[in-house]
Amino acid sequence: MSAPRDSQGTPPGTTRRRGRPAGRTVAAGVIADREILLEAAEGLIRENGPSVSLEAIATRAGVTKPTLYRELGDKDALVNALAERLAVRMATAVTALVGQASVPFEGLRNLVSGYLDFAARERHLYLFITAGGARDDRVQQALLLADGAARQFAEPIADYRSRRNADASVATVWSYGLLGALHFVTLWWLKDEAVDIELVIDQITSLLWSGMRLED
Amino acid sequence: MSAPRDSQGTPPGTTRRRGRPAGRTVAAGVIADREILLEAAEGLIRENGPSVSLEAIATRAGVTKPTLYRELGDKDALVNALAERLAVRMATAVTALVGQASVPFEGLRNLVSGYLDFAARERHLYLFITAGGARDDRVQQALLLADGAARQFAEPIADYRSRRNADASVATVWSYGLLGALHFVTLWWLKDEAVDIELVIDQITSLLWSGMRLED
DNA sequence: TCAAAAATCTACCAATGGTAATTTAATCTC
DNA sequence: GAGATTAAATTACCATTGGTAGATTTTTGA
Repeated sequence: MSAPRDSQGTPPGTTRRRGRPAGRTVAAGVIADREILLEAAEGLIRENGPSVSLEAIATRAGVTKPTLYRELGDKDALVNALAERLAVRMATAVTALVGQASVPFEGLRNLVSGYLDFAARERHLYLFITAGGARDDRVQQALLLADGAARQFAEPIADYRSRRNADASVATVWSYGLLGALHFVTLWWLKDEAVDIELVIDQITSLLWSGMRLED
Repeated sequence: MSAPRDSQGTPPGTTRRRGRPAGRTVAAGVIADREILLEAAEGLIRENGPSVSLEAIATRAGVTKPTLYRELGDKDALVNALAERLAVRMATAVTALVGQASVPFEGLRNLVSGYLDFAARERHLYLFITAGGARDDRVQQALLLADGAARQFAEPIADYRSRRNADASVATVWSYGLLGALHFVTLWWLKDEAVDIELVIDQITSLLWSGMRLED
């Protein structure tokens, strides 16, 4: 764990030399490093679970803590950055699925399915972001992923409703409700994955689409 | 912050004497102490917000950390104990409200309303339990309140449905979905309490009761 | 009276988030 | 090109906090 390296770039796993690194413009260098650090964080979380120290992340990126702080800010900022990345990837995956649907119900079902699948695939990362990282003010924490996603869901919901002359002001609250339901069911399901996922998807979709009401 | 006290009981705010305390049976004493510690924890959380150290709790109870550990176990155990207490109180309050309803819809609405009210009244404690305490394995954490509550909701839901010849196997998943929706909406609303609470209650109740579907 | 047991406290450890001071190397200026 | 300046990164540290080992005090029981 030593070996001085060439000045260009910073291959993860190696140690940096001490002084100012050679030839790189200010802006470009920062962006690259940021990416490397986030990648290191993701890797560690994937491998070792959602509890990870900043020291470990820095080491994996071939850097020390203060450097990490310069690039990313404090731990909250790191969690934020990771959440944003994951939200984008999640949104991309889920949106594609929703787009394939021909009727709204199918769209909702694909959304539910995509959410669960994604969370299962990125299990540790998902847990880190929704329940793992920062030390204080966990309110913000719990809603990190949700805030972004809720904004994204609110629009289609409002659309769907106003196109049918229904009250569209429910969109925000419904978005949070939708995400909360998905999140808790996801957590519960991830705990042991004992229940058939297709069944879970059907059941939660049914709740969200038709509600609990029974005609009688 | 000193003053030796009588050996019976342990009034919060005072310091304990050092040796084996006089005349109390093993079990009874432990239970009383446990109560005092939990009360101290609750008090601190109410006053100073959801981030609280074990040291502070012990001090407030007139005790030191090792004693706290002997009585309660580690921090996870403390959070668990607090969650259980809160869950009971919450369940009592909410159940009473639900019982007042004459039709299922009203029952659900009262449930939603009671949940939000309670969370608002016990704001810090609610946050501590759902998002605040332990340092690792936050999955368990996030579902702490939910696990208990979900079990409680699953039964009435299953009842309601089997009495009407509907599939009752959805009860578990629906319970978590219901709680997740409530939780996220609660967090979102607690953030600034900017929106009229009655409106929020109506909207989330509507989602859970009737779903997103629109007839057309 | 004295040994054993119970309960507590003091004093410590390890991990971790975060920062101040220092060192190294590149660049800028004359 | 030589010295001042500045960017970058490291080392070495601090404070908090969860958790524990061992000394200390008091009661109990023989």
